[in-house]
Parts: sequence; C-alpha cells; structure tokens
Amino acid sequence: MNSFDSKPWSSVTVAADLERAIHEHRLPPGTKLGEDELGDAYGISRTIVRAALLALSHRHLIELKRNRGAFVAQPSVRESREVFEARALLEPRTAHSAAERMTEDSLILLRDNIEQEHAALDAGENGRALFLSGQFHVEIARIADQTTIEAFVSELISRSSLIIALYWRRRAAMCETQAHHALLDAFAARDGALAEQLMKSHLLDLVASLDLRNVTQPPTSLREALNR
Amino acid sequence: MNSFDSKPWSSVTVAADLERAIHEHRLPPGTKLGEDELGDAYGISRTIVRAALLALSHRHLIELKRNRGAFVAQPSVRESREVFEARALLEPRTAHSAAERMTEDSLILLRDNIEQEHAALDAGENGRALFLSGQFHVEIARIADQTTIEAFVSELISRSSLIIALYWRRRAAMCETQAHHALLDAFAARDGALAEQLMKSHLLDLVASLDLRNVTQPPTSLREALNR
DNA sequence: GATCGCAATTTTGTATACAATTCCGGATGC
DNA sequence: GCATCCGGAATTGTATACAAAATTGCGATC
Repeated sequence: MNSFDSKPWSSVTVAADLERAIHEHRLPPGTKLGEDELGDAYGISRTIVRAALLALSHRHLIELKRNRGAFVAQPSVRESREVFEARALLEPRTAHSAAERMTEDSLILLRDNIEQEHAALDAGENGRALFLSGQFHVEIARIADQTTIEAFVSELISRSSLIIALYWRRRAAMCETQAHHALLDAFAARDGALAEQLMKSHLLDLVASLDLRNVTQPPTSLREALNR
Repeated sequence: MNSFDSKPWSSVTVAADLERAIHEHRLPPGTKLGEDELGDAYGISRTIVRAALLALSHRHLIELKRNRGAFVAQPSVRESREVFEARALLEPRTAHSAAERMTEDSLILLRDNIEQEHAALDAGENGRALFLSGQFHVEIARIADQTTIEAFVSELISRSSLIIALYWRRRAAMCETQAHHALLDAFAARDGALAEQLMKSHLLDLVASLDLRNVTQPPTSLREALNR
C-alpha cells in the first residue's frame, strides 16, 4: 500500500494516515490492524506502529484489546448518542464565534471545501466526500480560533464517521451539501445567531438520519460475536 | 518514590499516577520527566514509561519535545482561556442533565467529596484539596451519564490545575467550597436550570480568579525561556 | 579571562530479541 | 460424529541493544 513511499513515516504521520483511512471508510469498523502488517506496509518497525495505534486508541478510533491486537472501533448505540450530544454542546456556539470572526480568506476556504466535496460525490468517491464533509466542521472550529475545541471536534468528527459507517440509514443523496451551503451563507452574512441555529439543526438532522434504535448490535463478523 | 511498590505498574496506571501528581501540583509545570528516572522510580523499562508519557501528551498535560524529553506542560495564556471556554460550553448543560438524573447515592458521593476537600484544606493538603475539587466536576459528568463528555471534562480539569499553578491570583480562602455547596443544593432540589446557572457562574468566577493578562509568560526556569 | 570548538556523556529514538498469550488445527477419546 | 485437549504457529507485551541527537565540560586559542 504505502510500501514504496520514500517518506520518513513517523508515529504521527502514520496515525494521521490511518485516521484518514478510517474516516474515509477504507478501513471499516472491526478491521483488525496487525502490528507486523502495518509495519511492513509503512516500512517501519512495530515500535512506531504501536505509538500510532496508541494515539488512535486515545481518540477512540480503534480499540486495543490486550494480547489480541488493535481493531477499528465499533461505537455502540450508546456511545454514538453521546458523541452527537457532545457535538451539540460544542459546535453550534463555535459556529457562532466563527461567524463573527469570519474573514474573506476563510470564506474562500469553506466554499472550496464544499466545491471539492461536490466534485468527490460526482466522481463517486464517497469516502473522500465524507472526509471533506467532516473537515468542514473542523475548519469552523479553526476559524473560531479555538484550538482546544478544534481538537475535541476533530475527534468527534472522526468518531462520527465510524458511527455513520455502522448506523447510516437514509439513502437520500446527502442533504449535507445543502446544510453546509446554508451555513456558508450565514457565515458570509456574519450572522452568528443564524449560524448557531443552522448548526444545531444540521446536527439534529444528522442524528435523525441514523438508525440508533437499541437493537442488538450486528457484529461485523461472526468471530467477533463469539470471541467476546 | 514508588520503587518499593510490588504493584504491577502498567502504562495506564503509571499515566494515572503521574496525572494525579501533576493535578496535585507535586509536579509543577516545566518539570522535566526523564524516561530513565521514571523507569527507575516505578521499576519498569522505558517502553512502558514512554507509553504513559505518550498518553499524557495526548491529554496536553505534558509536552514532548523531540530529542529533548518530556516536560510538565505550561499552558499559555491563550490556551488557558481556551480551556475555560471549552469548559463553559460543556459543563453548565452537563450539570443541568446531572440535576435531572440525580439519585440519592450520587448526592452522597458529591457531599462526601466536599467533605473530604474540606478536611484536606484543614490538614493543609492543598494539592489534595485541588484534586478533589476537580473530581467534583468530573463526577457531575459521570452522574449525567455522559462518558464521552466526562472524558473531555476530565482532561480539561487536569489542564485547569496546571493553569491554576501558573496563573492563580486570588489568595482568598477558596470560595470553591462555597460554590460547590450551592451546586449541591441545586442538585438536591433537582433544579436543572439553577444548577446550570450556578455552574456557569462558578466557571466565570474561576477565570476571574486567574491573572490572564497577556504579559510575557513568567517561565519557570530561565533555561526554558531561552531554549525556546 | 573570555570565547569558541570539540569530544565525552547523557538522553531520547528506533529496531530487534525474547517472553507471554492467544489462535488454530489436528489428534484423541467418548 | 462431536467435543475436548494439546501442541505448534502466529501475534502481542516488554526489555534491551544500538543509533542518533543534544547537552555538558574541558581545554585550546585569542
């Protein structure tokens, strides 16, 4: 996969690479991430792989089972709800701040993001589109100039991607782009209150598009179901 | 320090032990945490120490400088503001939820926490009192049954302890206990709105008790100031 | 006497060796 | 035929060896 890159991979670049792969659904929930396997893929020793896996586990993107290895996380229904409740607390008011601090450059960045997402959808690159859609939210926190909140939102966005992989229901062509467009308009008008309201609705729509009924979790593989 | 414990230290227990030491101001901001030193102290190899340090760095409690080592973090004025802004978004509404879910057992837990903090203050154990004071906030998130938010709050609380170490101004005998007592009453009355309001005020009071004017940071050591 | 440079020491970064645990398949016995 | 047990293979956990970088201290030089 990445074996022929001459880049000097470090634990942080490997973690970022893996996080993106997870975010884009190239590594679906439940996937086993073997240390030797990854080490070979990146051309590094297990030492660095382990550091990267540790970082991802701290972000709740993978689960480390002692003596068993690393697996792409499979958020429970409960956890999924919590993630979106946390987002509901953080993102609307952050959008409000962002609207007030909005610059022309930032607007261009956001507009470009929507553009790229559209292009990705047209090209059938759904994973990439999902990633870009997430970046839109992270970018807002960055524009609000809140590094700390940005870090939390970034984690929550990546976890949301896992949640979408597991519980996505609505087949409709993403209304996403529509919601982001509306937000963009609010930002362009520097209307903080509107941006906050739109973000709140957007998040509610997102949750509504999930199937979070408390049915027994469908395990990805039979193995996982029985091995506990 | 811990050399004679027969416990089997793991990266997670070591990280927890270090975090508590930082939280209680036994390890002040800027302190160098040498790997060999820690390994000797806990009777483990650097491998586990490094995993623990990695975990703490992900929580922004220590800073890892490449080829230089690990240092207890020294949050900037900017970062300090951000931490409290994040807390302002998360904690008030979490307190609201907690009030609505409050049980008798939880009330006893919180009451006990205040009790212990008082005892610690009387005994002159200020570090321990500060730790307990932080636990009060984490406990609220736990009572609200929000594991994800609890994790964020827990990190923010620990970082707040570093901020207090650096920027604490007011000498007054902590009004803390007073604020926590008022919160407890709101919880006992299951008054969510009041709890939310009290928490908001409490956090504002906390920030007000800090000296976050943008003066040049007083570095713990001259070295740190010049070595960049 | 102060400054600069170089080497020795210390400390961190990475790979690897070895131990411990789990996984998997086959043989065995009921 | 089915379950169980056992042993080899594979994988993770931990320690350690070695490499690379930074710090320190000494001594030469001006």
